[in-house]
Amino acid sequence: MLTREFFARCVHAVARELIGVELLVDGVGGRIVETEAYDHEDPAAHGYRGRTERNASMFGPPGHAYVYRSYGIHWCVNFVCEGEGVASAVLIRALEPTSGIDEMRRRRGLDDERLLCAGPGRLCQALAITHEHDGLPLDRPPFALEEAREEPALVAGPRIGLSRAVEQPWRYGLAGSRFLSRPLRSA
DNA sequence: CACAGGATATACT
DNA sequence: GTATATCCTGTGA
Repeated sequence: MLTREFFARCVHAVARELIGVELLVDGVGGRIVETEAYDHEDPAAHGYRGRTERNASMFGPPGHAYVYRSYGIHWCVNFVCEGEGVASAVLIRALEPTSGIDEMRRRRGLDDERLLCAGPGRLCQALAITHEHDGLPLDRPPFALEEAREEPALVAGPRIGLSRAVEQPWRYGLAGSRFLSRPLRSA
């Protein structure tokens, strides 16, 4: 189980080390294969311009969830890092399904295992993550995080869907995974 | 490939 | 107040 201390560090280190970690919500989930880092000095980060009602939990203690609504439709989940009052977080972008796959299929209304969690909005739907999970601690139910058994092979690349700070290679993925939201080439 | 869908935030008038 | 952009996905050309 990952502790609060794991998250109370540089957001880029946490984003890399989360690859291969198993994330379960009420027993449903899989291995994290894709993340993106957003530090407090990043103009693309929600917390960059200060605290608002929506991003309040990004300013809370590390080791907690920050869930926000994206494009008015989808939910996206982040893990808060570094320290309280420092708005940095890791966006969880894709999972390789391992547990509760039939439950995820039912929630997503879709059979294709590759598409169950391949994207931040998709994985929230598959794990039933909503605003009710915003601000919850990650070290107790319904969340469960188990460290990777082996050192995963990492690749890095530019982040997705941004217009600011596009060039920073702060998207991390598991090399060769077919469950990535989009292919990740080079390092 | 294009584009609708529609909450939240910011940048204007 | 209105306009525009956004950490995206499903659908239909």
